[in-house]
Formats: sequence, structure tokens, C-alpha cells
Amino acid sequence: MMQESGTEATSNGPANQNGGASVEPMSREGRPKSATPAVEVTAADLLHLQQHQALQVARQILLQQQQQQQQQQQQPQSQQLQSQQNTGRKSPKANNKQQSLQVPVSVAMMTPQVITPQQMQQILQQQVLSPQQLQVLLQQQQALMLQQQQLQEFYKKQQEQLHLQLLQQQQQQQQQQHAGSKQSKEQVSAQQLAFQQQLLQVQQVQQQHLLNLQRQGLLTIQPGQPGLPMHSLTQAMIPAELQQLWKEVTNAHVKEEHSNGSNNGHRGLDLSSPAPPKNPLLNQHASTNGQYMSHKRDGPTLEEPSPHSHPLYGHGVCKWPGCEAVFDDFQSFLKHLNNEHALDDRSTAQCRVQMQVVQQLELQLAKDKERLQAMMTHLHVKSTEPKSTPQPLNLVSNVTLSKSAPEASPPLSLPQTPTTPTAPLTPLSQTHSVITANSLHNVGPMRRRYSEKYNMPISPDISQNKEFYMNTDVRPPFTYASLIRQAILESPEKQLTLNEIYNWFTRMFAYFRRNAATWKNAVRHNLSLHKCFVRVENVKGAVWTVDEIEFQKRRPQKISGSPALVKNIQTSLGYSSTLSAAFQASMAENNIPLYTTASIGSPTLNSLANAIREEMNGAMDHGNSNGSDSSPGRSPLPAMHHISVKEEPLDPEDHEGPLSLVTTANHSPDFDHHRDYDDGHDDML
DNA sequence: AATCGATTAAACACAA
DNA sequence: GTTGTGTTTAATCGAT
Repeated sequence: MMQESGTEATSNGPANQNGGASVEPMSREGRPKSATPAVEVTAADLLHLQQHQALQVARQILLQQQQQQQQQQQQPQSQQLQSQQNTGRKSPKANNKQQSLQVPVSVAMMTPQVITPQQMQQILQQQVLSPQQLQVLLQQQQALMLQQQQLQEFYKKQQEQLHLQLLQQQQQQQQQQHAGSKQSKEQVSAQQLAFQQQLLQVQQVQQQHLLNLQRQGLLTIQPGQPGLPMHSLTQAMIPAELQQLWKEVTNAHVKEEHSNGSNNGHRGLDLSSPAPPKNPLLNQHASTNGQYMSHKRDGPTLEEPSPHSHPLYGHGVCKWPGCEAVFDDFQSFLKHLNNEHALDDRSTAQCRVQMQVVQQLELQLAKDKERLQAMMTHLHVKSTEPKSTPQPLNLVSNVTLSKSAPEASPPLSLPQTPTTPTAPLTPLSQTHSVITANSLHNVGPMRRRYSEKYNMPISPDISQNKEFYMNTDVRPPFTYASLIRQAILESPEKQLTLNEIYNWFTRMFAYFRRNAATWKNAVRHNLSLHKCFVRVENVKGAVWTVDEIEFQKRRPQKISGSPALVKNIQTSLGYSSTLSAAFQASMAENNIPLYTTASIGSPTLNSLANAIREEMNGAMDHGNSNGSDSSPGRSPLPAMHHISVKEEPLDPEDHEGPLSLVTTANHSPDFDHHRDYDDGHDDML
């Protein structure tokens, strides 16, 4: 009688309430009989991945904005950059994986809350960025990184030259003084003037570069470089400020070496006085959102580095601005840090520069955040005719799928609306479900998944956001039927046992690692209820298959939306092949092992692509011919002993003749996507 | 307002 | 007796 509640007591209870200890309450029940082992993902991994993903999306969005700026301004300043970007655009596929892999993890550590996962979810659901856009953005980012590296090298050389000249001058002066030759002050000042002019020249060159980049809007974020050398950091600074700071740094240098005998170099510049925080808001960000935030969770700060991690040490390189000394072990780095970067004028000055840089970056970040908010608001409003009342950014529950090209809207000067209660700032709860579904996604049941609503295939979305759903505790916007079908179609044999379906759910969606009793019941319910799921008694037991025709029959709704939506759906068809690659790349990027189990394995990607076409085909086909009287699949499946037929009288209008369920049960999707594939295409046009 | 589909909950049967 | 599987019914909600 209370069987369900019994399972609920065992599985559901601890899963929800035990916040800290066990990471996978679901794995226990997900595994026992499964031939496909569940994924072993620790809570830390999940947290990290969530952050990483969020930041990636945020960065891509920001880069997109920059790209738009750049396109608007059309300033072909840097030929290198242009050519690199062009080549990047030409071959998006080739570089994609490499691109993704190049995004260092440390990027995610720079600004852990650039964008909240809620926003990311919104973005993903609205599909503001198409895969192509993402690819382009990634390539652009790489081009930027290359250029910045070159600039850094260039600046570094220049700085070295300057320092050399400085030293030479000082030596000359000292020698002259020691020799007792009394030079007139004019001569000295003339020398200094010449030097200053030289300095200014160098600075001007640098500033030109910086200005060019700034005009192109390419200098906001520098994600690819965890330890930003000073020069690259100063790129984001206002020329006047930069000049001033540069002078300070170089003067400090001069003074330090000039007055080496008088003091110990511990004059101790007041770090706080010269650069008071101009914006308290930004300063708050600096304290919570700064570059070293990544270590907040881990505990160690700048003063207390953990045994093997230090904000200034990464990949064996000292990340002190402008240093980049290489060390084999952490101890030698510490020695170096204490010796070379001790408390002296130069270090303090560099620190000040760093402060300015951080402030500048945060300012830029705030601007871009604002822009992002405006964009999202704009897109949201646009989906339902431009209204005068700016709607809250609660895009979550509104899956309107307006995939129109995101265009930079004029800044609406949104007050940093906290779209969500700052959920994942410090995901301290060690459970995998950092973000509860209620706090993040659709509250309540997943009614009207858009896969049903718009006849949208779930496959593209799944493949696009696969890793997201895998690691983020958000409810996937698909119906149970769609998900079950997807699970079955992904299997090599196009058939799964109930338990395997369970496992697929828990494996692919973090959301289904909770409340097992609920959704499992729903799965069973759907399997039994829908005609499209056919139970086949196999040797081992019963397996479930998908009757494609029935599945498509049960979606009579036609895409009645805007032509743009239809168009987008069609264009998304073209992505099906590239999606797999992109997905693979992103999986590799996040170190998520591709499942090589019996049920999923390498066919996953192919079957995904197939399923994409297939579902597209179904949707398109159905929208027009209502009949699915196109030839049903015929390729037989391996021996099935018994097929239980659901007691549903065939609709006389659907199929002329007794289209036996056996044939539909044997229907092979592999064959399916070949049939009338073009029909759907043409029909929708 | 009626209808339909999706979701959730629950009861029940059956087999291992 | 417990557990998993499968079926069925009912209530609710959202969309059409």
C-alpha cells in the first residue's frame, strides 16, 4: 500500500535534507542493478563546474558585446587582430575544441560571480547565443589572448630598455658626482628631459595600443591570463592615470636605487592613500569579487597561502605583475617572493598599480554587467512586444525562446537588479544541489516544457546544455516523455530497461538526483500512459522502446509562432553535426568523462545528432502533413519475444489500415531520419 | 467554459 | 515482508 512512500522514505528523505555529508544520495539507487555506472562527481567538482560554466557564459556574453562594439566602430587598427579574427571566423569548427580547452580553470576564479547561475540558466534557456556565436566568441577570445601576449612581450622589452637606460643614467650621474665634476643643473635637467621624452614616447606608443584596443572594446576582460602581468593590466587604464602610475613606479625605482645607502628601502608607501576607492560599490566588489576571490572558499588568503596554492603562483610561474619567474617547486617560489617582491617601494607601487587595475576592471565589469542586464531585459521585453514597463529579469519561468539576434540595446541604466537572491555566491552547502530547483528554476512542476509547447526537439537543447543540466540542479525544460524517449534513443539498441532509464535521468540531469520517488513515479506513469512507449519483453526482462510515430502523433500542435522561430528551428538543424563536436569539446573542457558504458557510449553523440534531425523531422513533418503517412520505419530490431500492446484503438484517421504496433515498435530511428527529411524542411518554408 | 496534455500523487497488482 | 515494476485513477495546472 505504501510502497511508494516507502521508497520515498529511503531515497528521498536524505537526499533533500542531508545538506552536507553525502554527495550522491541518488547514486545508491541509481546504481544497484544498472549496467551503466553512475557518474562519480564530487560536490566540489559540481560547484566548480557550475562556476566555470557560469563564468564561461558570462565571458562569452561580454565578448559578444565587445564584438558588437567592434563591428559598429569598424576600426581596423590592428591588422594582426583582424586577420586572426577573420581566420577564426572562417574555421570555427577547427579551433573550437582547442579554444575550449584553452580556457583555463583559473578564469573561473577571477570573478566568481560575474553572472549568477540563474542568469546563466536564463541565457541558456533563451538561447540568446547560438552555437555559432559561441564559437565565434571563443575564437575571438583566443585572438585577443594572442594579441595581448604579443603586446605584453613588446611592453616588457620596452620596460627593460627603460630600466637599462635608467641605470646607465644613474651610474653616469653617480660617476660624475664622484668624480667631482660639477655639472650645471641645466645639464642634468636636460638629460632628464631627454629621458622623460623618451619615456613619454614609449608611453605614447603603449597608449596608442591601449586606446586602439579600448576603442574596439576589447579590453574589458582578460580571461585567458590568470596571472596578469602588469603591462597587460595597465591596458585597461586611462592614459593619464597610467602615465602617473608609470611615473610613480619608475620614480620609485630611481629613488630606490638612488638612495640605496640612506635607508633600507622601506619607506613604505601608503597603499591606501593614493588611490582611494572612488566607488564604494566597486570597492565592495573588490573585497568580495576581486581577483583573489577564488581562494575564499579554500581559506587561504594572500597572506596565508595554502601549502600548494598561492594567488601569485600558478603553473610554476610567479604571477607577480611583470615577473613571470619560473620555479620548480612552491618553496623556491616562496623564497623568490620574499626576496624579490619584498616590501619595498617598487612592490608597493606595483601594488598600487594593481589596485588601480582592479578598480578599472571592476568598473568595466560593472558597465558590462549593466549592459548585459539591459540586453537581457531588452530581449525579454521584445518577446512580448516592447513595453514601456521594463520587466524584471525573471526570465526563468518565461521560456519564450525568442532567439532573435541579440543586439546591444541602449543602456537602460538598470540598477543592478538582483535578479535572484544571490544564491551561489559562496556555495558552501557541500551538497551537489547547491542551487535548489526552486530557487533557481521553474518553481513547481515542469508544465509546458517548450519541447512540447513549440514542438521543439529536446535534442539540440540537451546537447547544447548537456553539461549544464548534468551539473546544475535545474529542472530540464522537457517533458518526461521527451526525456524518456531521448534516453531510449540514445541507447545503442534503442531500448532500455526501466532501471536504465532511471540511470539515464540521474546521470544526465542533476535535477533528477533528488526526489527520486517523485520523478520515478512520473517516469513509470509516462511509460505506461503514453502509447509511444512500448514495452517489450526481452530475454533479460522487459525493456522499453519508443514508437516514433506515436510519439510524433502525440504532438499535434503546430508551430504557430513567429516565422522567426520556425526559421531558427530550421537553422538549428544545421547545427546538429557541429553540436556534437561542440559538446564533446565542452565535455573535455570540463573534464567530464564521456560515458563509455554499454548503454550510452560513443554512439551518444551520433544518436544525439540523429535524434536532432529526427525530432526536427517529426516536428516539421507534422506541422504540415498531419499524417505521418510517410513510410514508417521498417528495420527490425533484434529478437523480441513479446510486445505488450497498450489498449488504445487506432484512430481511424491516422493510419489507413491496421498499422500494427509491432511494426511501429520495430521502427528504427536510424532509418527514420532518412525518411521525408526534406519534406519537413520544405513544408515549413 | 471546455478541452487537452503534463505533472504529481496515490492505490493497486504482481513478481522476484 | 520488502522491493521493483507496471497499471490505473484522480487531482491540479497551464495552454489552447
